[in-house]
Amino acid sequence: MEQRLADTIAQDLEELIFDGTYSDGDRLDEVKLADQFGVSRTPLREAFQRLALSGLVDLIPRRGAFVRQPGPVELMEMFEVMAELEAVCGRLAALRISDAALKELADANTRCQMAVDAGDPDIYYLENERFHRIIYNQSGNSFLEQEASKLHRRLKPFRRQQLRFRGRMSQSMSEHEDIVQALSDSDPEKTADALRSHVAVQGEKFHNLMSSLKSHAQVVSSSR
Amino acid sequence: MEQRLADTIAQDLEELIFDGTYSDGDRLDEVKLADQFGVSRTPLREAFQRLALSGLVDLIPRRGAFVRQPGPVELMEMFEVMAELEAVCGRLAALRISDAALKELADANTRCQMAVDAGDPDIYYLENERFHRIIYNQSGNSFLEQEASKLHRRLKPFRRQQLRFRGRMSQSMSEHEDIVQALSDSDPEKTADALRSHVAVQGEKFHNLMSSLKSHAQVVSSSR
DNA sequence: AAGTGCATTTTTGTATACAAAAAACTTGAC
DNA sequence: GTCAAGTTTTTTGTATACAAAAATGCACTT
Repeated sequence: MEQRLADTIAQDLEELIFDGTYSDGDRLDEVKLADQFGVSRTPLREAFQRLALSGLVDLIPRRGAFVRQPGPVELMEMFEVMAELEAVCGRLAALRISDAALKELADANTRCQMAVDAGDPDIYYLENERFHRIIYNQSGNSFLEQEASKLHRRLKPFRRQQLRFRGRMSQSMSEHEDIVQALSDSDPEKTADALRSHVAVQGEKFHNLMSSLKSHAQVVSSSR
Repeated sequence: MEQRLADTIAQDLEELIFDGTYSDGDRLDEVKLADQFGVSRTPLREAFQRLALSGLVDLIPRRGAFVRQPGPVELMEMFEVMAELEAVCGRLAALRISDAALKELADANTRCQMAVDAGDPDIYYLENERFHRIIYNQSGNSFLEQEASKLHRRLKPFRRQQLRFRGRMSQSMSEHEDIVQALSDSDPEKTADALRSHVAVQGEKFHNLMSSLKSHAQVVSSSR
């Protein structure tokens, strides 16, 4: 029973922030949360440190912990970086990818296609994630893989939104095909460009969605 | 008087790890360090959380905190990512940079030149850092700026090593000139390429240094 | 002598206690 | 009624206390 509470609490808090239970600017009350989780303040404060460094929380000395959801501008910036990181992964992977991994990509894609046919965004999302992770991995640079995964995870709730656009799933599919083609051609620049625009489009779609809504908290909360 | 000890401790510990007081695999003894810093274990443990997330420390449940210096392979990976991040900064900055910033770059460069003439690596290092930070900033993407700065900071102790190579300072200088030229030409790709190779060279130099110190460790493309 | 099982010691993780700072509230002057 | 100074209440930051897990040591068996 006795295992790291601080760890699980950090994850739980992350969830609570992602799913919109806490929105931008909210203060995280130590005693209230400690009560809620049934623990003392100590593990909570350790969890806060983690959240602070991953950017989900602002830790203001002698003030407390405040959740910090990225605004529209920062989100666009993050998508831009994600696009570039994926492009780099692709450029490196084009020269380093194994035949086995290429086959895995193709498999993930056929499962994506099945999800498109079935009109199931959840399965599509799952397979899409696998697709991208394979490319991160095949960059042959595990530090890059980690960084890309980290940002990918952070953008997860927002990335997901754009699948709601009519036709986006099938468009995304054909982009995937292009990427696989470029990879099997071992063409670094073509792969990089394909991935960059594939991700950049997601950012743009999201931006469209944002500007059509008032509060992005709604967007986040509906992604659960 | 009473201000965040956890913060200062995290920084101090970082220093201690960077300057080699603690090396790879060493366990950080909570009570010993608490004694040493004259504080209790609580702020120390909070500091550990931070170090863990920035990758300097492995936090193994029920075991303790172990310092984790990147090995040669991981260092090369980090330099590769740094090179790509700087390239992205440059590509964006080429289109977005202000005249004022261009002038600042030129100024930093002349101060670099003065440092080269004086044979002062410390001043060179300082101005070089300023030079790069300006480019991060002029990418116009503050998230990217942050990420680049973070990695730059983490590579600091290793980056510095390569200035020891004979002639590296002046070579670095002329690369800086090329970068400024590409930026003032507003040429994204040329800027990106110039920055990428500028940083990649640092990684290679460092690699040379490593393999001349230790028994030649071959860097393989696919790890694990 | 090596290995195993148990008791002891260390060390980690969490709870609680306490001190200092910030926020909230009260009271009084204008 | 508003503002300000002082007082109370909350809340953060740190220290200490305690419980559980891991590490260590030691006797005992083979």
